[in-house]
Amino acid sequence: MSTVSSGVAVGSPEQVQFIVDELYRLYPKARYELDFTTPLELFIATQLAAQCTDERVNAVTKDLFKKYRSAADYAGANPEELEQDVKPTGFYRKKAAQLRASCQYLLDHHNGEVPNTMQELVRVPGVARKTANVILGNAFGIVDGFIVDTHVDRLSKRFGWTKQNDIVKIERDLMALVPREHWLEAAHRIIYHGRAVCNARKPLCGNCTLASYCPSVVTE
DNA sequence: ATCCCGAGGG
DNA sequence: CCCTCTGGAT
Repeated sequence: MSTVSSGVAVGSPEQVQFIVDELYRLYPKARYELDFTTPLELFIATQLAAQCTDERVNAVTKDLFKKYRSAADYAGANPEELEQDVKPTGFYRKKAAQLRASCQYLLDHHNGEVPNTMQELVRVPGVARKTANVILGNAFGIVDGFIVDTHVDRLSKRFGWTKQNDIVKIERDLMALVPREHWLEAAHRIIYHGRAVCNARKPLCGNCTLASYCPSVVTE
């Protein structure tokens, strides 16, 4: 069992608690940053978020949400037109097709509404656990799992909380390690810290207040 | 060149 | 497990 510089074991309740507490202290107001006002808007925004910054998604959805107001609007959209409407988020052909298919599924199975259970959400084409966790937690206030995006994936490995590459297994490790009442808020803060400090290319360990509890500190 | 709040298919 | 799908920022 490896330890961090402050002597605490990696993955121990003490290490996990310190990091979670510190993330709350650093980012008291952190929240999920995709703009939305309804479950359907979050359903759309989260699908567009793949390999794309939240700022870019918000820039696109600002106009998109005015133009398309219901699942039927997306399902019945002109394919090429919808492609152009979502183009700046990347993967635009795939994403446009996915928006149409997922909204058609909502029409066929849920009367055009976004369901509010994990079981139903992961059956929607284009929706897996990450997207489902975001919708459940942020649109419905239901916490059924741990959001694992690219940041949560990277930081979980750096904290020594998982060695898995399969995000379903990473999620399982996080759910076992982090108390359930922190799953949603910890994920928001891990994401925020992942962008602000513990970024993919050049993590700023020199001014990271988690460093003494992190087994992956790099100097310079 | 490398990365960004992924999912589905091989 | 790995790869692909894509544009924009750095």
